[in-house]
Amino acid sequence: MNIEELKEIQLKIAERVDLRDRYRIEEIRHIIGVDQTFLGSKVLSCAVKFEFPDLRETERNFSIDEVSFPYIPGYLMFREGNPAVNAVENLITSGTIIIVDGSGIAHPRKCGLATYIAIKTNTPAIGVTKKKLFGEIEGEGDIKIIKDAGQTIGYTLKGCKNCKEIYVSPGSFISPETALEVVKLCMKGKLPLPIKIAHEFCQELKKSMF
DNA sequence: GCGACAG
DNA sequence: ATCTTGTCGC
Repeated sequence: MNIEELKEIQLKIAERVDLRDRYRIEEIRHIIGVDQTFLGSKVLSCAVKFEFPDLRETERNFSIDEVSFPYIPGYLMFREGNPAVNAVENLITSGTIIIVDGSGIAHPRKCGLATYIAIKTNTPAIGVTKKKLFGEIEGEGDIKIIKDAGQTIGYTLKGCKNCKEIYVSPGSFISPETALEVVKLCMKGKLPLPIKIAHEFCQELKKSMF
């Protein structure tokens, strides 16, 4: 498969993106944080489920898969998409949304990792990154708008006074505004708690495997 | 050619 | 992401 074919796959998935809110924020009951770490030729994907908005942990799950694709900026979904889905799908119930380390529609073809996970699991997903992949930043302050061709595709958010900002964009089945509100309610320092805990779970599990 | 470039 | 210690700041 060459890069053009991969682009076509992403464009086809992007056609299915729906930025309407499946749930009003007060209808969201659970949020699942997903993260990954690598063990040689294997990927360890971890998912941690929390009640929303109180963020009390309720469940964990993980999956180990063979690494099947290299890291190429703009094509992260081909590397981490299926492993992430494997870790998260068993935890999904009604009223659940997913939050993951990676972009949503703030992506050159509107198809980041969070978009792939949302479409594949038919569940609202939010993408959060520490570095910008795509989009024009507009505005000033702790919250700025991420735009593409005049349209709002996400927001930046500075979690605390001396924290570096993060980039938030919807994967699908949630609006940029609701995605931002959800992330605000999850912030614990620089990052949203579900992502932070999923990351810690990955590191602990990895360490306990050697 | 130059700069940008999630994890 | 990963290789890796101390260290500056709230």
